[in-house]
Amino acid sequence: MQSFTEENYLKAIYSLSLRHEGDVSTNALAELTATKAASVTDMLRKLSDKELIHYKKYQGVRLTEEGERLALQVIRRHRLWEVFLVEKLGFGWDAVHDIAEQLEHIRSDELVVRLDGYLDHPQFDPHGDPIPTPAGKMPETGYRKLTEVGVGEDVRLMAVLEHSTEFLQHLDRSGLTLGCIITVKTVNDFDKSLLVRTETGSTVFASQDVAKNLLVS
Amino acid sequence: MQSFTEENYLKAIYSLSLRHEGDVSTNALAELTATKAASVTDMLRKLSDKELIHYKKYQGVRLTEEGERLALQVIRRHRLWEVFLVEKLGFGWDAVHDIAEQLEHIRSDELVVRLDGYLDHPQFDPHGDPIPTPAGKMPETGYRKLTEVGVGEDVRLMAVLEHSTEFLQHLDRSGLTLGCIITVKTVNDFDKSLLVRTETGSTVFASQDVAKNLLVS
DNA sequence: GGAATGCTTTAGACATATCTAAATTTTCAG
DNA sequence: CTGAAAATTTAGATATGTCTAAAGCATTCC
Repeated sequence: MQSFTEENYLKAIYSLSLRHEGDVSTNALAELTATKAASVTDMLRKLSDKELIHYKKYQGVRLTEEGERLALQVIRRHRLWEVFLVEKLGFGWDAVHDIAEQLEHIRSDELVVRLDGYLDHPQFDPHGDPIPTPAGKMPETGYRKLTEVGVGEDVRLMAVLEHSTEFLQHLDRSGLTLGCIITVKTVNDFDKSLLVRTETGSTVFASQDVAKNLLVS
Repeated sequence: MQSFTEENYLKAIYSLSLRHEGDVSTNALAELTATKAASVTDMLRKLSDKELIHYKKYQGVRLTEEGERLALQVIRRHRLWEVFLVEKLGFGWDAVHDIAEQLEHIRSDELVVRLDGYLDHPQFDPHGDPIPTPAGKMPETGYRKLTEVGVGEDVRLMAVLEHSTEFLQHLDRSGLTLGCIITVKTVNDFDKSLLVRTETGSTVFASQDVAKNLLVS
């Protein structure tokens, strides 16, 4: 049985190991968990003792099979609760992250099974992220970042990588909603910012910072 | 902002102060929270510093107005979640206590407001307990214990004081459901056990231990 | 290839919440 | 009204998770 804190570290390690190849560094974890490197080292020793991570001093860290299974369980709970908050309670997609961050730690297998059924076994959360299977596998999506799309291509906005209220409200204001079709009109060579045409015909400016957080297919 | 533990102590103090007149003792709290008296003393000092309780060494403890408001807020959350678990997720009333015990600590005012609306502003939880108002007042019910009912009286089962799985499953097996009408047929002078007739015509034995946990009107 | 730089770990503290054992206060019974 | 029993508090530890400061590796840049 893991503490809230241990679960959060497992999630953080999982999330960082997706972003870059190779093992996850102590400093990267410290930044993501908003703690200091020394605290991370303490926790890594502890998770290593429990065989949830592969860890060699100074060499970075990687989840074991069991560690990944647990991380995906937490992510599954998080995303199911986000669906509940949006679909059933009517929260905006920009307001659910922090609450789900708490709900994901509620301990009850039966609860997760029933919640999943109540929500009709959703495959994606309100941000378009796939919901890990009960067995602890992350579904593949094959989405690309909007930054990788060429001028003239028509694509569909499928998911967002950033879940902060500020970012999501910015998208709302721009008229960029999940599922909408967008066409890349121009790419600015200097700052890699984009102009895209939305379904409604309006033209929207997207800085590289915005575009790299938009996943399309 | 209170920790989970502080919230649990406030709830425990509230609950004990209902059971007996006068201030709550350190030992009673130690028993209810399944800790040792010494740990309770530490926490009482802390809650006293925050002015959530009136506390004088060796003299027992009582909630301040603010302390009671917070305790009722926690109880409100607990009972709303219990309604959710039974009404929406289909849990049995015998299986929701421990999960609600965790959910009650989720911090989000907006969440409680929306959950309350989603559940249609319920007045009672699945065990018949009244749900405190958003303002932090506990509704009066005027229920009596079944042990106080005289032979021959017809009463309606309104609530239970004990929420353990074992107790509630025992009631299920006896055919005693909330809302059912029961008639007290006999009271045993020696052990204060009862025989009651239910709506369905069957006769049910209830020990004093059971009867004192049944509230009727 | 060796020092400067930047990560990472160790060492030593602190806060929370718990415990046991000992000391203290209150209560109550004779 | 006093002494023993019961209740409570204090003292000193433990475990978790955090911090700062200092020391130990690793990389890389001449």
